Amino acid sequence: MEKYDHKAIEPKWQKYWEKEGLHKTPDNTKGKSNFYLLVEFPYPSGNLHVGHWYAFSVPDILARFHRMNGRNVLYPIGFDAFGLPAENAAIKNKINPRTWTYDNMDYMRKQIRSMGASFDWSREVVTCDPDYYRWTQWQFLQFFKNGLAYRKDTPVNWCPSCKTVLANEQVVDGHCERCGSEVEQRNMLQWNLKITNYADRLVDDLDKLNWPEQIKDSQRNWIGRSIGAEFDFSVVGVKEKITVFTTRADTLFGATYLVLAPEHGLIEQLKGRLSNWDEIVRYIVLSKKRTEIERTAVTKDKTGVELKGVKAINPATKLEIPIFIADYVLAHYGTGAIMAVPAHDDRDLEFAKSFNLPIKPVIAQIDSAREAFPGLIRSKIESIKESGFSHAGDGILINSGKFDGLPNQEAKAKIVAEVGGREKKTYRLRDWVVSRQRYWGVPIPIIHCEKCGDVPVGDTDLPVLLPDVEDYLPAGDGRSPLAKVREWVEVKCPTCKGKAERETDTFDTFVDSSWYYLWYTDPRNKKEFASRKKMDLWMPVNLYSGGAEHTTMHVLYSRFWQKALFDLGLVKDEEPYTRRMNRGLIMGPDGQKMSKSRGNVIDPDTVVAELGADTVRMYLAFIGPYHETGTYPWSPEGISGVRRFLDRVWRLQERIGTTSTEAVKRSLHVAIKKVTEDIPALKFNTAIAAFMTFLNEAEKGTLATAEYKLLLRALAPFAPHLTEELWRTLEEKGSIHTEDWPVFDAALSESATVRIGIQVNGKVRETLEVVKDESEAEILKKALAHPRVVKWVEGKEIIKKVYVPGRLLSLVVSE
RNA sequence: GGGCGCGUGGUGGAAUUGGUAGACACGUACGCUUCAGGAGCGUAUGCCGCAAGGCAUGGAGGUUCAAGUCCUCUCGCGCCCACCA
Repeated sequence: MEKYDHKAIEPKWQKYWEKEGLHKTPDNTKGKSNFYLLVEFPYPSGNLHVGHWYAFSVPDILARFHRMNGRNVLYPIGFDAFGLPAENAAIKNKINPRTWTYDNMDYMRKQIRSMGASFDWSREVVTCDPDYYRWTQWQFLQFFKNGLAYRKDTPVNWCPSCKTVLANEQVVDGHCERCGSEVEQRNMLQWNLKITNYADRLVDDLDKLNWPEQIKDSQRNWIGRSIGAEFDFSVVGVKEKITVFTTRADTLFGATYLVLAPEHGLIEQLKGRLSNWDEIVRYIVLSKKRTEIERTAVTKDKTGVELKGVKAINPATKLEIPIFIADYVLAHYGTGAIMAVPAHDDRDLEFAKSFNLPIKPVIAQIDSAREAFPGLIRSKIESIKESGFSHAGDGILINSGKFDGLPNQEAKAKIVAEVGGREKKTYRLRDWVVSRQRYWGVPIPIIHCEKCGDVPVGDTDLPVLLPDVEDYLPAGDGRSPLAKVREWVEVKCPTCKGKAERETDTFDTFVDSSWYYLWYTDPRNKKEFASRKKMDLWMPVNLYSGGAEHTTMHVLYSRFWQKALFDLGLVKDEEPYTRRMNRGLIMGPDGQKMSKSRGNVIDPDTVVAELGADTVRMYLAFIGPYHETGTYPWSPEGISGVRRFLDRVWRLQERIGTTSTEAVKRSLHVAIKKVTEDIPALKFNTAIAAFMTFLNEAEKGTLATAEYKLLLRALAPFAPHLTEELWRTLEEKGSIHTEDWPVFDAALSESATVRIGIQVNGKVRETLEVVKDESEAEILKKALAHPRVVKWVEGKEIIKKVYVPGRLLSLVVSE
């Protein structure tokens, strides 16, 4: 017999499967149920890493399993092909971003094919292809026409020396990554999508999804819905009021000063009354220089300036309190102004300490409240305790006039009602800024006309093609390099035919990826982004596997996108993904994140050349539970163990006899049962362990061809090449991958006997092998006859016994 | 600071969801084999102990006949977010 030679086997069958079109997904699903398995498509970075293998080759097991179980499986792949790195490469290496991207994709396609994954390449999506982005533009225009897209002044990172907008990742410690200049904040008109309109539904609909709670919680926290209240603080001698937002209306009596964001509009209006105007202006200028990153970074020292000459009035206490500006208050959150309660807010406390402001506690913790209110409200305190402290600072109100003695959560609504506030919901979530001042992205299909305003490009003029340019340097006025292509920019207004200019911004790449899962259902449709019929056939996605880092970005954005399409009547489902899972992370052999600088990078191509794709696939499936977000170090010894397993499966051919021994048969059916249960539960690691257990047994006995074939079929999703080769060696005509999933024999998969643990006073003293449906009385009798049990029971009285059928018998005896 | 999660042998991980802790694999040791290889096969392998037995799931308590699993406190680690009021 020849040796297991993966180098000969793997390319051979990959070519064969391709030629036979084995992985083409038919839309005709007569009598079959559909299964849509989605994996996050890669960015064309240029080289496949182990993480890609983990992301694509392991779910392939599930795809193949469902196919063998008679389901019609959609398992597509493509490229998220627009983005900043291509543009950076263009500037750095004087290479066309398109060339860079398409070359990378060519190379990566070859690498992905080497996995032997059953992707249907005929449905490949490439987001920078005009056939795709035409519909990205079209969908955006539907949103625009329905009031979901708008332009707004938004701060961006600006490098004064490179004269360009910087992405957050290009800002290092507040300096430009490339030239080191200090980064400034600068406002630019940017396109936004109104994801905040959907905030409630994005939170509420999570309840309907069968996702891991962890992922749902992340999204809930990210959206950050909080029910708070607004209060108006009047300013002495002025008719304007300062409206603050708070989630802690219960602490209103403890508000000892107000803080406005430096950008707050009222400041300018108060100019005439302020005695320290110069100081204020200096502070405003200073804080504008600080980037959002700096302002939102951990800084112990709170800075700010008092608005001298004006005072506000706390509507609850009617006392005059000072007003400050400070950059720890953000203009775009809430109302851009806060009431500061130093006694019950850490940030306010810091600030109050540095400015020597009064700190007035208005909530007493439960225990001190007991002393403050002896007897009277004891029952109330108990009821709070029972209902549980939902928040760390919960307690009983003090120093709060007639609200004294109320539990703080209860006091919220009462104070809002009686002091004259307004209940208000707010969200941490902000609208989604979708424009980028970049070349390598989807052109935003809007034309700016002096007369008509922002005019959408007509449907028949889509796609707005991204023009080829030679000079990728930014325009210098903050606009993308597109602004320099005058013949492209200057157009006639579609409405009035007058002089107009194209929008030169391009879309954030998250826009491209917000609907790619729909394209897969009906790729290359020239008339619509996807036909309703085909979308309805496949959507919603049955399982979406991806990385945890996309939980609050891509996954949330695409949920929003789907809902927006739903509201426009364009799709049937309100949610795109029935089930979402986050996989873990493959680390270097040293347990650290793989990185070139650490020198712990595993190159999958090298390992595949050495051990084969089947080994790599199976090792990654074996390394740990796939649906949990742990970190798994790559172990060179560990993977050779998996290779050894496949070698043994190969050599098992030699042992094939005319009959299978009973024990071998049984252990095979036990294994198949286990694997059948584990694959849909994504527990590939224990499924593989079951195969190994079987193999250990099989090598002790003999195996007939029939059983060997059963093994190969069950193993086919894990090691598609090896099993195909062995299958054909057995003179089978068709591909093993068109075979049915093996059905285990229930009678064989279950043992006739069970081992029962005998516990005495909680400790296992003996185990008994008994027939499966042995009676409790018989087991007790046998147990009491065993010397090891007798030793612990002798001369004592059995006070209690608990029998768990098939598991154990627990005896409690007197001392 | 906030949120989420995780701590099980020398290592990666199992554990029917409250029921015999450590499956399977790696590593290690000893042995056997030999077209001497980065090969194959066998046996052993949680810790202490000659044994009987005892101790073990980060630590301390608790509930229970029974706890890795549930509760309380505590220590350590990881990830995400972060001046969000």
